[in-house]
Amino acid sequence: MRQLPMAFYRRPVLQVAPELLGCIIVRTFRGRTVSGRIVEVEAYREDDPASHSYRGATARNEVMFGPGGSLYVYFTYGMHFCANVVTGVEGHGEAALIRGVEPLTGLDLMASRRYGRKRLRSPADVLSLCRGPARFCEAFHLSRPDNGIPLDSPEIFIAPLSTRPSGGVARSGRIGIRHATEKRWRFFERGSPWVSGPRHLTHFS
DNA sequence: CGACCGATTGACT
DNA sequence: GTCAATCGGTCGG
Repeated sequence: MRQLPMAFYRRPVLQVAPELLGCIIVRTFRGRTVSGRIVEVEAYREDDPASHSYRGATARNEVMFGPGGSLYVYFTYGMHFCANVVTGVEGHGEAALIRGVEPLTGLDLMASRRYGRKRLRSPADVLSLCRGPARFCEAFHLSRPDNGIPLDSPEIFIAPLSTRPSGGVARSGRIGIRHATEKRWRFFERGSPWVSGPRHLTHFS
């Protein structure tokens, strides 16, 4: 499967983030593969009070300051992981948070990671497999060891968009932040059931 | 050090 | 709608 070239990521995050919509993210762990279509992302930038990179590089966020094309995975709320596509050139602390993915292959494996032995019980369970940044990480088995992994590795890569977002690309304010709430840096496929957040923000823009 | 709190989720009124 | 869970990053003293 064709992969996005590293040059794709090494551009400004506000350019890269919307272009990630419709792309396929493929994850292989211990020989088992899951994949899905990216439908929702948020941009974070160094001059942005809501961004982890706002106060400069630290041990935690240093991956954000590296060259675009790797994964920034962080631990939050004492129990969840979130994954970002690092963008821009070396020295710019920016990344796109993956917030929503439409599952394509490996749904059984995703379900066992998300729900354990219970697996899939209802249509609502399928909808929640990787809707939301922490749910996506759980379904794709992304956590601490995956911080900094290059996005052209066999373990994880992103392929160019399969189908263009059918409802078009919409944008809104970002979810769950306290600062810079006026910035409309959340990009999503309008109308997609795999997009997270309150419903009035899934058709907005 | 100690205190605060988060780019979230799931359970529950 | 409300709220607790749970812990490491960050900052002030």
